[in-house]
Amino acid sequence: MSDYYQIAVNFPKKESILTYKSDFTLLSGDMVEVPLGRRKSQGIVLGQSTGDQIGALDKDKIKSVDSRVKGSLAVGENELELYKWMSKYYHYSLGKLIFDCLPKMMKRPKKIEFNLGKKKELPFSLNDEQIEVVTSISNDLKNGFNRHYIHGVTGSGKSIVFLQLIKEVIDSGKSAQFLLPEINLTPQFTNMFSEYLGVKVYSYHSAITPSEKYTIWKALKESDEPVLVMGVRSSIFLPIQNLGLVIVDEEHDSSFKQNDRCTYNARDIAVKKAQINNCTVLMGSATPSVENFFSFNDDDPSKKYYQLTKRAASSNFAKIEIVDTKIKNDKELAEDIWPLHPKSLEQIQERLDKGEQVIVFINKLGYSSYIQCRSCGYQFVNENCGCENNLRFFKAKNILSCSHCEYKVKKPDQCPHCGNLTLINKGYGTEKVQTLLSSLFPNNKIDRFDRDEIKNMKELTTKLDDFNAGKIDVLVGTQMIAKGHNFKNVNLVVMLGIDSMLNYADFRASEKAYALCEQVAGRSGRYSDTGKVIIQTMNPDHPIFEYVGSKNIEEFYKEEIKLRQFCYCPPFSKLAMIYFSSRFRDKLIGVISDVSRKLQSVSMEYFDSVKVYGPAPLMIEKKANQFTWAIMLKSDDLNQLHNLISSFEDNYQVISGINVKVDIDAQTTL
DNA sequence: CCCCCCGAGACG
DNA sequence: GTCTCGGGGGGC
Repeated sequence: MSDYYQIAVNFPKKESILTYKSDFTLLSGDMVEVPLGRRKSQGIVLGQSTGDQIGALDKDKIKSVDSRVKGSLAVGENELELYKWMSKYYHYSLGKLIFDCLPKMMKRPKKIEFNLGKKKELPFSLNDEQIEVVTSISNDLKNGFNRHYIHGVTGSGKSIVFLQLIKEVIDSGKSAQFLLPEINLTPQFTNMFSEYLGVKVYSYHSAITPSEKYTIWKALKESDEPVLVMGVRSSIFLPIQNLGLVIVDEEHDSSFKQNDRCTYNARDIAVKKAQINNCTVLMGSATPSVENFFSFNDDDPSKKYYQLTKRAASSNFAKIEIVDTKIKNDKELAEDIWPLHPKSLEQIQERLDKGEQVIVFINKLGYSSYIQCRSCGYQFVNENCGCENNLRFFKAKNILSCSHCEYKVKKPDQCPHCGNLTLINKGYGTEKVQTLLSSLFPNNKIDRFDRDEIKNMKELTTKLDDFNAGKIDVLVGTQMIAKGHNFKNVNLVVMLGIDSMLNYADFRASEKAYALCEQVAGRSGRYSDTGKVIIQTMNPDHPIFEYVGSKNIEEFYKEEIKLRQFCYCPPFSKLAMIYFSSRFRDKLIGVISDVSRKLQSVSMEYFDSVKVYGPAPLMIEKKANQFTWAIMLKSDDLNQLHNLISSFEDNYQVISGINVKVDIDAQTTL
């Protein structure tokens, strides 16, 4: 007598749940090998089939499960519930989702070194603000699912609050999960946390091998001793037993969002995971996302919002100076120090004279944004993938490379169009500013901190150690330098290039620019009262500059929320995108226009809260020789939004050569 | 007349 | 995703 089972099979179609029979008993969560067409595939057992599910099928067609996968990790009940919720919410195949998230099975997995904590006593005491927050959250740790948010200015000691709470959770015999946006934050946190916790601290990020991932997965699965798991977005799927607390640090950061495959946001999954595991979730940021600021400042008593307004190690915040870089007369023209403004240069000099260190922030890599022939005006663009973007110039490597894809070429000595030898640099990046500063301050060590210069964890720690040890005087860097780091001797930060973010046509542009300014500013004057931040801009009157620098924090959010309400943007609506990609532009436009019209009429008739926008091409319409257009959907009724998308998926006839992708809570919009 | 390539559709 | 089937077009 064989039983029938519902199995989520690893294939991409949305309906990936198929019925199989089995002569041996299976439990939900088991990983099995099953026949699929004429080949084999793997699946996860969801449970026994109901009579209806079997009845709907021709019994002779139901195939038998081959075997249980040897050495496989069964998927636990809580994990399965999370995957099922994600599959529905993100409109993504359950089978493929699970196999995307699970580590690859290893026959002979490599052993890893566990970072066993030292359990030292905390050497610091908390201030009144911190104590209040810790007390309030710790009172809630035994109350099942609840949500907390710490909005703490940079340097206010959020990490110490996190550490204190993790310690309490671990002392109570449960485990904690700590999510953070990027790999470059991991070493300082792992070091700090493992000093003071007497348990295993696991670190899970993109630099660890599949074998190590498998080992961590297995270790967590097989043990219920308390641990701390720190990691990037994908670590949210680790099967932590006895979960007592989930922390999301830098909650606003967009790298929690996955943009390929299932478009989940680990920050939101963290909340769902805490709910399923009936535990506390704590989010923190110096610059909350507008969505969460809004969500946590309502009257729901199961959500609590705290502010940390005092800096732990200094009494003042860095002063912000907005430097207007528009040139009003020839006297102000200072081409030889471009893109630095004389005011910035003067203050860099002053700080270096005092023996202090300086950070210069620029959100662009390389030596110039593009190069152009002085004679015929020829510009080097990426013709390879068709995106037609200007190629950035990297002087030391003498290459031109595309910032949207892998494409790069050697820089020719003459214009390929007219043969002229004079190619001029336009725009700037970190390499240019480093070169400039090196020539202006020949007696100081000027170094660079960006993706171009730092390719692995070792280079990262070496450079940070060198900077902290005073071997570097000025560090020129990108976003990489703006997050989390705690520099003792930096009291001046100069910020260039914010203008390109302010002019960006996206409803989140202000929020992003504001957050970046705050993060960058937070590197200055952490241990001093003379901290200063210079922001060079051509738009000194832009409203965000009224709020940067820790005054009027709430005012920024209140203003921004008004605008969001006015334009029917999140948090006042839920937003989804449907992308269509193809090599054939005309065919693509035809298809997406039809779909858009249909969605328009279906929403009018059945889901009238959903607004349909587009179709329109993406900002970069062509990439890797594929054109992409999109339809945007907005609604204040989540169910209607989901139902409209489902009705589209049910009725859309697959057209070959056209790729369709749904993105719920998309970061980029039309 | 045959073969190859591409698009469509199934997969329990 | 992967595999198969079948129709249309091109080559012999």
